[in-house]
Amino acid sequence: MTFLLQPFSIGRHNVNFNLVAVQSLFTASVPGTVHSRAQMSEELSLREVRLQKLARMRELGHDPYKVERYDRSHSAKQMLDGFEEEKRVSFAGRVVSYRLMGKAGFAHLSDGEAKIQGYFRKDDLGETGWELYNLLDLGDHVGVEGFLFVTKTGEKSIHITSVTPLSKCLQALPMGKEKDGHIFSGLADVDTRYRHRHLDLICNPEARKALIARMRMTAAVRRFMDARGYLEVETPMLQMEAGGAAARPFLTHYNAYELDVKLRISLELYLKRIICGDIPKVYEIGRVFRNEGVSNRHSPEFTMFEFYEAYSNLEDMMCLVEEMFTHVATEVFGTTQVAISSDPDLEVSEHEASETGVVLDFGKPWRRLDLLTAIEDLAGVKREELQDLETARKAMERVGLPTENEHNLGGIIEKLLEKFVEPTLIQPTFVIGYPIETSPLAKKDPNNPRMTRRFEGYVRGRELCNAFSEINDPIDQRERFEQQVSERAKGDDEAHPLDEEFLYALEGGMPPTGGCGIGIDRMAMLLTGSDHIREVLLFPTMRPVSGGAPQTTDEA
RNA sequence: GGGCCUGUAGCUCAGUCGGUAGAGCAGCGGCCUUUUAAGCCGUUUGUCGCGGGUUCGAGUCCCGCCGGGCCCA
Repeated sequence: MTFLLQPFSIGRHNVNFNLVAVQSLFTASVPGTVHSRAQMSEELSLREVRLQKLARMRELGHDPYKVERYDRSHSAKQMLDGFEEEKRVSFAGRVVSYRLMGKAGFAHLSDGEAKIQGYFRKDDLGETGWELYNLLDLGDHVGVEGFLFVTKTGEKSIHITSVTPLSKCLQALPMGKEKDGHIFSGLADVDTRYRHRHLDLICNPEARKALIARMRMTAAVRRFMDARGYLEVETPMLQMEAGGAAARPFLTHYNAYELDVKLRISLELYLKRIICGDIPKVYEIGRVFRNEGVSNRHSPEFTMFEFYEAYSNLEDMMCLVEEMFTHVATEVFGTTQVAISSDPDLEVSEHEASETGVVLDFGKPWRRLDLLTAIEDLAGVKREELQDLETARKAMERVGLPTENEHNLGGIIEKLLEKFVEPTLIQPTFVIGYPIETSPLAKKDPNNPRMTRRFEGYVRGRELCNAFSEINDPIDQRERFEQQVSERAKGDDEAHPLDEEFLYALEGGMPPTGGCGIGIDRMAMLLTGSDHIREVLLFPTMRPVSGGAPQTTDEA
């Protein structure tokens, strides 16, 4: 058992010994400073004390690790909601509080969803049961039998008659104490919370709530799509050329074919090839990978949700998005109203603001806004000025934006959108009509060939979805790709590559199709009120702790 | 890449003008048969992120590095 020996001689001294022990299960060695002898003996003692308690449990014939199952008659929530005095119950949970008082004592047991108090009395447990209760520590799992009663302070509790240890906790979990909903101490360090998420799930109800809500949200999206006759599909993650979006891919190697491949950056092209195969409604929810920066709203691996429907256009996609948000918000949160905290970057109009912040309403149709009209209204730049590069650059200068990096009209239009329009888009809004240069997969607008039949959905000033009437003219699509290839030749490494397989499928004949992509993580952030994407990812990728060497970033 | 903040006990944090490190919780021992941040008595715990410098003396001041957070490009 090297596991027992390793942890004491390695690890960063400012990391909880127990956390180091967890890491050492997965890492052969963690470079770091050596613990002093005093530190080692101290750290050993807590673990040793608990190991001794474990040994004593075994002596009493109650080896917690030997137990394979435990029958429960109720969950904690069921007992509290349907409380019936004197009712006999069995229950299992983690010890989250412990108060021993002479020959009786209390402990709260949590099954994750809720916790209920147990009352342990020597007279009712017998010598062995009483000793087992005395051997419990915060963090242990225990099965109990007893009957429901109310203490004299009025708390619904279980009067315990039988104790069965189910697991021993060998670490000091950073469990907070709680009174009147206020938690004292606990686990606050965000780095530790993300690296050792199980501790966060145990200790922080709010974090737990947001993460569970996110998973339930994804399930609700699936049910919504399935109910509408969409087929969920799975498409390749490893691709020759990563297409469907403007982003830098991760690179990896396919040994069997001795092939350098890329991780997908979107789902789009494969899903449309399925539409070309006459499956008229498809969706995929899956991880995509963009080898770019990390920020509070960007994770290099994130979950994309895309759906495509034959014989439909972008208006149909808008209706579907509206219905979906109504459905998901209602199913997961029980309401279409989402309260968000105020954000100084947003231009919240007075009628939208309340004392508590802003309430977003997903029960109503989203606002529809023409992109060029919005820019005229909010940036004061006329659409005529945005018809050629020179006048557009002058207009951009006039409104105080730098122009040196702008080489096409599309980029300028999107900059104006970002700067003047986005911050005003608090309530759910569709911005419609995007420039052709930045929309290589969207149909041209028949009324304005420099613009496309594309919309983006915005909520709280942030882009949430992106949709268009898909190009099904293979000649047009080839020209758009060729335009992108020439952008790439000019140095834009995010320009879209030309995908012959995709064009071949289009030439086979794709029906008119509406398609839409939604960032599931951003949707989760929005609906759970999380300010950081890591709050809705169970295991966000973190820089390795042991890495002393400087990390290479994508900029370097 | 730039700016601001930050790293002290297992956890949450304090540490003044530079004088040899503290509280609460957790842990350990004792008392306590309806407590609930249980209480009371006793008690253990630290390379103050790492390295260098100034100083008689550095958790504190200076420089560099590492990690984290927020904002900006």
